[in-house]
Amino acid sequence: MNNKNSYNTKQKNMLADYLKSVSGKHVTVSDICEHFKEQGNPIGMTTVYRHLERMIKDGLVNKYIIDKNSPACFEYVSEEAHDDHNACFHCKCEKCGKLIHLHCGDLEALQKHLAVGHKFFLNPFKTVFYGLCDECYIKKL
Amino acid sequence: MNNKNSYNTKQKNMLADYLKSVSGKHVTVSDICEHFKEQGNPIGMTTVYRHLERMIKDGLVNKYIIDKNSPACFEYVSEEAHDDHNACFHCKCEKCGKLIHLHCGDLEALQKHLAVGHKFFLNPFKTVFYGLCDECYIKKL
DNA sequence: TTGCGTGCAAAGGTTTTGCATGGCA
DNA sequence: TGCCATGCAAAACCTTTGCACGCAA
Repeated sequence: MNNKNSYNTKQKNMLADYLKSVSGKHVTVSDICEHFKEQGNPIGMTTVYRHLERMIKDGLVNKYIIDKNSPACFEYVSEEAHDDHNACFHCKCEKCGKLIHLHCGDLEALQKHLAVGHKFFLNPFKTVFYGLCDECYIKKL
Repeated sequence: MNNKNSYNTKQKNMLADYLKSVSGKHVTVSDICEHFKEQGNPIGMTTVYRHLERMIKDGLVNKYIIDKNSPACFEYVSEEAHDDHNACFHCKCEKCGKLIHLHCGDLEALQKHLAVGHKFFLNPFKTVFYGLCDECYIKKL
């Protein structure tokens, strides 16, 4: 489901294929560029940004902003994840920076509660839970 | 409850007073600098950043990153929100920017669930739920 | 007097924009 | 041929760092 005015180019297909191949992982723009450079098929950073922007608009890719001074992360939205029942939440450890993906039905209760009880419609793709992972939690004590 | 090695300076107090006076609102660093410039008591941007960084560490201020290309927002944490039994969660509308404060026992269940089920220890002061408020949700459709 | 605080200027890193060239249809 | 895509270089942006000077205790 592409935009009307769009051509099929080598870069566009390469990028889409790569993102699918690392589906479930978080990659940065420089990760992406690095990958293609190593492959011997470098893609300009600008091109990557512009394609990602489109794919975000089309709902094919999610963008996660963990921090202000680290690059944004991008993740391909798998087909299964497209229906709301598989929404993925993220937990970010404030100490070690570890990022935990949560595919957990229990969290849907939260979503429902917010919608029904507080008239707030949670966007799981933009929301990040901050806290401590177990390792850092133990160390802290 | 300040850090050990900290002095009381004019700028520090001015900043704290201002943040308290706009408690409940989100302000950016340039908002803050603008305010003091208009008052005839300009404060350096660097100083503001450095104080905010401390206050965040001390739990006096929350930092919200709405987007990559817009400045971070800061908000004073009210006294009542400080004790754990009144943990305050924030819902931020992505569209109109409205900030909703949640004092809700049900959300403590989420905290417990994350700790027990996923070994992740949520920091309610740093976590922001992003989504849409009811008004914007209706408009979107 | 000691050492933190201040703020200008410069650096740092990510993302966006301008523009000339290249490629799809 | 017409329009979009590409990617280099430069700009824009927020934030951090270096450093000399100022001020609290």
